[in-house]
Amino acid sequence: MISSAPQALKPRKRPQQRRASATVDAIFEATIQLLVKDGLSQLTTTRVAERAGVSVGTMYQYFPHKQALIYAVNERYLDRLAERVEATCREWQGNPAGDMVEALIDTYWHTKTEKPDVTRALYRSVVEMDNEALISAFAVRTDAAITAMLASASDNDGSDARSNTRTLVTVIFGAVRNSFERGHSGEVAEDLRRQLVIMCRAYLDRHGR
Amino acid sequence: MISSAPQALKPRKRPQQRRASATVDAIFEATIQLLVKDGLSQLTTTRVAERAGVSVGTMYQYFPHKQALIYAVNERYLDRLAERVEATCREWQGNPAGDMVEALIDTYWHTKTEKPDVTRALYRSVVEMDNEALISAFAVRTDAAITAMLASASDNDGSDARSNTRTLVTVIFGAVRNSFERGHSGEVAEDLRRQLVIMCRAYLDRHGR
DNA sequence: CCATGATATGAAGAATTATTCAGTTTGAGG
DNA sequence: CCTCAAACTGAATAATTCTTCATATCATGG
Repeated sequence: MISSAPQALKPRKRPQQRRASATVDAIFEATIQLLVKDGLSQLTTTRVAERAGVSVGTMYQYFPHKQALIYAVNERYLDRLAERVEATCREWQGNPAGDMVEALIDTYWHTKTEKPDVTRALYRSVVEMDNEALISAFAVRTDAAITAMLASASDNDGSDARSNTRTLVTVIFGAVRNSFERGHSGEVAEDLRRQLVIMCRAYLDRHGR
Repeated sequence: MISSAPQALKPRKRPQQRRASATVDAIFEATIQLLVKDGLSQLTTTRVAERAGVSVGTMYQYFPHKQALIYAVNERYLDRLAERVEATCREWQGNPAGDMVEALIDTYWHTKTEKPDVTRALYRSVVEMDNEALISAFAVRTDAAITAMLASASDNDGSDARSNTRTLVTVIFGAVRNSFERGHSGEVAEDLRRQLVIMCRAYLDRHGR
């Protein structure tokens, strides 16, 4: 997935030599660390450069401004998330819908809770930077993957596919995120995950469709 | 519900005379308008004062800093939301759980979509200001109200009340918010609302509990 | 109608921070 | 080893914005 950021947010140039690649990586890493530690409002270009071990000028060679830097960091992050969801969807093609849903919940749950502070910090920065377009792009990709997966379900009866898929997607992504933001963990989180699976299965198995 | 903000975010003083009340109201209103129009990053104390028709100094008589102002605006807003959820919960005491859930979904859906831009703008400002404690407080209040309501359900079989309630709350609030953020509206939103009700009812009616 | 505390004013001060650019260093290919 | 473009440097600039405070006006109860 190639960066197709809006003109104003595009990187200035891509690194060509090896040391330049290392520089850009260091800048990304420093940015994430600072977002986690102090949040966007405390993140200054000088501090990013400092922590990355380069000078401000260097940062400005690759990113025309702070906004573009944050955008790039989040684009890379969400890209990787989307890839994982797509992989799960490919993997479960042709299985019963209930199992698909369970796998999807597990995958998404994992991506959120693996590095909770990074998840939180980056999400927050997206909101602050008004970059929700990145989240939409993520949703478009995952929606497509999930729709394709569910269409291939061995027990697919073909009725109301659009509505059912939309409902499942909205509920699963919404509930997992909400659970995450409520700080559920351990026993509680595990129970909720199970209950969510039960609920989705009950929805799929309902009679009065 | 009296303001019990952390020391650092408390208003400097409450208005005593009538004209002071009007001033504070104007400041609140101006703040919300600016948040909706330009977002927090463009909101300066000068602009708030300007739009409220007072001078900066006046604003600083009531709020020690910008942070406290935003905090107060959101506190007032979430307070009102919580009251509406609590009202619904009181109203449906003793009914069947399925109907309660439906009523809850309707109420929450309404509060979100009534003034979508205000909802979005204020939520965003909470995130940017790192005031998630306000959202927790909101959750604590609504959780308590919903727990009490469900405990009174005419068809309550008493099993796993804690887990069931937590699941329903997390799913409903999460899904409604996610639907809202995805920009669902019209037909699509209405269908999703119905499906969400169906899903929750299916969960409540499931056999293998 | 007067005294006093409440309320309002807004120019000035202090601090922070994004961004540039003229100049230096590095590395890869010939 | 030489050349040239790529990469890097960081002090200086320019702009923005929060917050204060000395001063002025208002409203209310005695």
